[in-house]
Amino acid sequence: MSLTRSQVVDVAVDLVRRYGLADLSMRRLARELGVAPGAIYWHVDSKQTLIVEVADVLLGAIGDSRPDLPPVEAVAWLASALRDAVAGVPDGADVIGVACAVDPESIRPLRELSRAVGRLVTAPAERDAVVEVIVHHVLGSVAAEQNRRSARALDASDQDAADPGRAASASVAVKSFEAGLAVILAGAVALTAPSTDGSAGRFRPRPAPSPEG
Amino acid sequence: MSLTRSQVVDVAVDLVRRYGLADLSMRRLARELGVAPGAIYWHVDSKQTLIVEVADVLLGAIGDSRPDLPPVEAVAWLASALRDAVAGVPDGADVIGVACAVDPESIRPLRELSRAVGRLVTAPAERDAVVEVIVHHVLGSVAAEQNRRSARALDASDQDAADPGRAASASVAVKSFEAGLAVILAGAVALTAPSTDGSAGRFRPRPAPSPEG
DNA sequence: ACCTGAACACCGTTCAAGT
DNA sequence: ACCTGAACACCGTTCAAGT
Repeated sequence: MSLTRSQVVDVAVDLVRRYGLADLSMRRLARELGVAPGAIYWHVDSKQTLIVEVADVLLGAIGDSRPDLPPVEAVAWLASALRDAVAGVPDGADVIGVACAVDPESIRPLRELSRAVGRLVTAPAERDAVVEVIVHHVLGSVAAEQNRRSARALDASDQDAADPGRAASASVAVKSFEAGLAVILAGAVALTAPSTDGSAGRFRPRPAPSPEG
Repeated sequence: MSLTRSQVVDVAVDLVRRYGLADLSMRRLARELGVAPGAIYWHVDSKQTLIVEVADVLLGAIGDSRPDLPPVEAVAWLASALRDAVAGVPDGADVIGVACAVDPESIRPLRELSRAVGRLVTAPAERDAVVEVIVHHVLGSVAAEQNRRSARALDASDQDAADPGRAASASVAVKSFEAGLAVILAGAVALTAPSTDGSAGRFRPRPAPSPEG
């Protein structure tokens, strides 16, 4: 029987998981499937929509949100789950980045996150702001971590320092991710609770400087 | 006389400013310079290092930090200046993203930002966390904005709605950027001022859920 | 309906050979 | 020292023609 759309997506996911997004090309995908490059375009509109599908599969393992946890912990749980899922696949941040660019609504865990944050920050505009900052932090910090990894991989001339090096730098990345997340959550909490003292309250930025000094 | 490294960089910057990073190819750059593609490689190691140089020029217009302002405002000023500079050039977020990936130390305004944040958050680890969150927010929100723009540009079939549409969506983007920035700054302030009441204080995230439910 | 073959219009990078 | 010509090993996408 013939090639299937889900076969195409599955092999694409496999390719990304093993070699990263940089090594996912329509031609290589076709080679792996044993067909001509053009064949793929019968089942898929473009590489972009394929990547959206791939992103969906990669994030599919993330569980539902946790209404049993208190709001702040629920948000932290979701953000960490998202981070782990994205960090676990090479170029994962790029994959989600493309998917967000093509079709932001398609990312299910982001809708979950929005609902979880909604339990913490009720005003819609502020809720969306918090969600955006969290998502940018997740994708940004994973991208930075994965860039450092591949930079080190290219400097393979130095000692092949085995596993401990990787594990250590991964745990450093997790630590710094959590530190950033703590800042954001503190900000979200501060926004919800109007200051009783003067020191820690809201802040609205003013200036819009022109690039030309 | 012969081609110069700075000529190469200048024309590359021009190409990016006019058509975006997607349309900056070594071959097109060579065409624009009236030389063979190989000629560029005499003056520049690779496309990656060229992009780092381009990023440096694009961010060169950002002024020095503002020690005259109070710490929070100084940070907000720098963050907004960075955002404006990046948002002003097509694919600007991608350019800075690549530059960060290749050589994070090379981005001068980020060093300024680190110093400014240091006036607000003295503990080095927490300062770095705040800087990271701000940078991720700047790049993430500009990337999202620019993706929306180019998505709309491809849907040119609908009414060519002239300038007001663009201006409106740009100002929406600025508003949502500032809302996010406000969250981050509130978090930074909350971290520096240990809570006097119980409601708004530090928060350390706990969990590290496995992707497999 | 589903796929092949072949093309179109591109890439980044290298390198012998020329001046 | 600086550049050309030509190649190597690729891209995404389209589409007539085949089965």
